[in-house]
Amino acid sequence: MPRAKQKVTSLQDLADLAGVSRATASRALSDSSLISDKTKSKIRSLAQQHNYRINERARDFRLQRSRVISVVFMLDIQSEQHMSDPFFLEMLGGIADSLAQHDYDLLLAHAPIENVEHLRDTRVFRNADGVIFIGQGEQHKRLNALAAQGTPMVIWGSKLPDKKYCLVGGENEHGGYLATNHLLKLGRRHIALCGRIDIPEIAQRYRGYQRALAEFGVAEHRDLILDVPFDMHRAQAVFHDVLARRIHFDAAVCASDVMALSAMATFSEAGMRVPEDIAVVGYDDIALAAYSRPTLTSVRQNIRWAGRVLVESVLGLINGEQVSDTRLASTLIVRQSCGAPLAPPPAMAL
Amino acid sequence: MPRAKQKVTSLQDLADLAGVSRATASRALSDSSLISDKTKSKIRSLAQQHNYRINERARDFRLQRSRVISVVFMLDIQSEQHMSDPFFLEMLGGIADSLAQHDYDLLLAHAPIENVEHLRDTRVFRNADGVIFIGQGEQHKRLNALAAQGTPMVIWGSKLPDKKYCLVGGENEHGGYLATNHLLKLGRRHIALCGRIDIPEIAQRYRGYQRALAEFGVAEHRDLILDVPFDMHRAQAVFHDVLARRIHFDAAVCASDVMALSAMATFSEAGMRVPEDIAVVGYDDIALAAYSRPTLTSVRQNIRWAGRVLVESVLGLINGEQVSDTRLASTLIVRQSCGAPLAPPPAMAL
DNA sequence: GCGCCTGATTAAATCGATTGCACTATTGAC
DNA sequence: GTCAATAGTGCAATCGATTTAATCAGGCGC
Repeated sequence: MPRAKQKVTSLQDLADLAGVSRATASRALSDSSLISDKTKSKIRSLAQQHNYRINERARDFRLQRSRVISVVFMLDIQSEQHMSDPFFLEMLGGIADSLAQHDYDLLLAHAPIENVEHLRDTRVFRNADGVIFIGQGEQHKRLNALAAQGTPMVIWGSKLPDKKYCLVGGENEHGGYLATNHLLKLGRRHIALCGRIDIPEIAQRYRGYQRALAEFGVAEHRDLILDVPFDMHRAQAVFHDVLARRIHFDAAVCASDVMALSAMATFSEAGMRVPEDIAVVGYDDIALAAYSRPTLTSVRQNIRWAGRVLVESVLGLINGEQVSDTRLASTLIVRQSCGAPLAPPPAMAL
Repeated sequence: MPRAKQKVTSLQDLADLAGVSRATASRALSDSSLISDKTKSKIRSLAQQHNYRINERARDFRLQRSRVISVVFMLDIQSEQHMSDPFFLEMLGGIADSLAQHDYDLLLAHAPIENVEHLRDTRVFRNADGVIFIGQGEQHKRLNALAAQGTPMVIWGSKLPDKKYCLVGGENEHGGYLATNHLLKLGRRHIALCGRIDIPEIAQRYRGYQRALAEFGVAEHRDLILDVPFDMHRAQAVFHDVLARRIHFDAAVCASDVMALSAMATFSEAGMRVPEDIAVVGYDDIALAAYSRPTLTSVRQNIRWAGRVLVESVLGLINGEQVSDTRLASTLIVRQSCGAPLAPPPAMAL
């Protein structure tokens, strides 16, 4: 160690130190077969000694890539689903884990979006190798236009006519069927469907709902298709209103667990018993669902797995593979079947 | 439009089109005073016509910045708090909103971390202009070492001796006091404190807890300091165990709302009435807290505001400002005071 | 006509890497 | 001894911008 160590920041510094050219240093570090073993090990050990790490930004810039995937949460004004829904966190966690495994980073965009096409000129697109959208919102056509640009992108949502983008989604029709069938089997005949059926995914669940009703020979009542937003507080207002209008129903299929919890709270506050008077089924099976009292029955989507599939799809597109759409199974989680012998509700235990 | 438009991707293309040099084009777009108005407007309109947008990655690379802030969730093994806690989402949302306003992007890192110092050589640090840590975990010293490196970083946590980093945190001592005082005023005298007091923030709340007890002349019982992890399922196991050991208590101060919900579920399942037999107070006031039955009393931290403060602090550091620590007020949210005249619990309403 | 000043523009270096191609030894075949 | 093949390195262009310092043109005074 003859000379004082001074900061080795660039490949050039390292090359000078080793007495070779920048090109050789670069190749040595990337283990190119063009470089002799002797040179490689010399350069490598020098790098180690001087605590040199390659500048990934410079490399990525040169290679015209970023190793970043953007995740866009489609919180549009219509659907009013908020980031605070645990569903999103679970999804985000799944995506983040999976990206980390592939040595990619995650850029988060969650601003409410009126026009996704504007994203094209933001860092969300320019600075990422690919984009994952959570939800289609009302932007189907614009998503098509974006996809036509060629940036690898994958969307969590449901299949729509003329779709030109790569899609991953849950089996919403089946999920809607499961929830409704469950309630029918428990003897319920006046089952409300709560959600926005103009959202594609909910529309599909609606079809499952209809199918289940048909199987039991139960007629559908338009009054029972309730236009409930995802947002908890607004949902509660709608539920209040529904009760005030004295619409008769003995069960509710909700579009999310948060919505279901909101429904349960509203109903029981109004003096109705859950599930005796009104049985409620949620969707997503978020972790908290198991801790509500009474515990919530829910249709589970394996959200973390969904995150993984989304990531693998978008990375596949980046690598130029042919990636096909994926549908993930839904299963019904019955934590406490309504109508079955229950532990008595807490306050009755006296 | 004499010639067919062909893709204008770089500044060079634009300059060629305008018959000027790259330098002039660059300056024209950045509105430099060195360029004549005539030239400026010519170049600008050409850019518009050809739909040219500057390549931000190249610019950021040249300027040695990234306009990205990394957010690191310190989920270490000790504390077992999971991403799925809505607290995190709310915090993340606050940070993301605020960053968007300042035209910064958010890079998410959430892997469990045994040694934060390793982050120094990852894109989390190398690719960001600044870093926000959520929680200190057990890594106080290592955070100090990281901060010494000079990268702007701000941490959400609590004040520790020898702290060398910039800190934003809640008033934990006061929060712990509020929760305990509330229960004492309701006549409770056997108040459990649930959490990990080796986590700095919880330790501070513990001090508030002690102060409140002292004010009421109530002796502290070591048995009532319960070592409960943040993770819902493990928390439930601990609560079960506590009940099995027949430890007597009539109230619980919990370290998070999720923990409180888990406690409520466990207690009522065991046949105890909440809040009559055991009153529970949570922490954070997450949105769902209002929808549990009975509704949860909670100490609110204004998490979204905290996110904003974190962002403004780190941006301040980036701009070379002197940034001081910040403490955010806690307030107690009593949605349904325990012991006060209650709407009768749902199932009793018959 | 010369020199000087000013305002507008450009040439070239720079950020930190990768990589195609050219170049130099060394070796082996004949 | 000559030539070809091969292994190992280096030169220089490139990614797309910013910015310092140099250049150029025009106007003005004398």
